Amino acid sequence: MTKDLTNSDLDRKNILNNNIAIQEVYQQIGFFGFKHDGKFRFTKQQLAEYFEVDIRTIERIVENNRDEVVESGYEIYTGIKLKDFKDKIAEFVNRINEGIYVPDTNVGNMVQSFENELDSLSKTPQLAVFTYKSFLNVGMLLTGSEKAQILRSAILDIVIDVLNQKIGGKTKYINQREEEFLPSAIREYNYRQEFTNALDYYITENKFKYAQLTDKIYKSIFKENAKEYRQILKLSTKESVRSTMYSEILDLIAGYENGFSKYLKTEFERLGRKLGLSEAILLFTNYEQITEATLIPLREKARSLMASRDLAFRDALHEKLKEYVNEVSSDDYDKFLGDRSMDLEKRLEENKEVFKRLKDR
DNA sequence: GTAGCCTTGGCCGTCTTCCT
DNA sequence: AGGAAGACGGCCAAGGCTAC
Repeated sequence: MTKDLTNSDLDRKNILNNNIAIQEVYQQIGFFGFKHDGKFRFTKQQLAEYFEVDIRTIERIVENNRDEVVESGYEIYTGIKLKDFKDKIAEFVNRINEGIYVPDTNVGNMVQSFENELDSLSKTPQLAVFTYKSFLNVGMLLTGSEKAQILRSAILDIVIDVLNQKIGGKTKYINQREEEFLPSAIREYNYRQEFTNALDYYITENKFKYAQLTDKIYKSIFKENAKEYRQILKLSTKESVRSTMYSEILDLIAGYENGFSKYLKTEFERLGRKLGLSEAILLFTNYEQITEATLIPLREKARSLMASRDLAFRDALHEKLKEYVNEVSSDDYDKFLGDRSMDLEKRLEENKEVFKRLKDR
């Protein structure tokens, strides 16, 4: 079976979590509902009409995907909440009928359908209410409806467009777009120096020692060595591996580099001589074991972030981290695509003064 | 071609909630 | 307490698609 929105909850969540793309979908798809409590709200009847399916079909989608639909905003209104909702609609419809407020056609149709329901609505003790997100969610799950298919393909187009617009189609350095990247990269750079210094001082001369121990760290954190990572992200030999890494990974690498440097130093002092490369590699395995308990949670998180983001943003699958692939959080979409995100170059420009100060220290 | 599967539509009974 | 209406889920038949 080919993977598409109707059968991949991961892809659905990745789209629904992408607030930047969803904003664009609002604009382009339309279908504005009645805004209540800060969100557009729709009834089951309205969804059925939009998708041109029976109410029972909408109900079945909800029935079979309850958790997901609830997460995207589906709700049952009862009691005071429902009363409030009904009052607001009645008021809204009245204002339009009195000509105080003139809606555009989109909203006009919506009002009409609310008005049609107003009679029965006034008596009902409970009402299923969808948000815009849960409306899209239902659209992603409806396999039969032609309208839903059109909606799905429109959503996908928009999601791709937004990604292209925001990062000009270049996802290679999307990791650099979040605020945390720069401080992490700087911190890591410093620890990297300590690390290479330590390898200089405490390990006998060997031109492979840097590469081998660096790969040890990479493998420990995300199971791939630099070469494998390079292949998966399609990096040329000139491009720096670290410049493509997310801040969380860089932080963790810095932790390893710092920790192992100290550990290596202690061993050097205990022995009173430099270590050979194979000794150092054994020592690293040892270091991995004694720090394992502390590092496992961080490592698990790093793997999950890296595997999930690379699949969603870079269309790159880390085969060895397959079981760590999860949805990308809406917070992540904001971080990498939203207002807080920025080209590294631009961020450097904005932080010029800060860097000047740092440099002068 | 057709058997089998999935989705949908339609019907129904039960549950929930609130109003009179 | 009784009634009214939507929510919910079971059931079955029709239609469409797929694999053999």
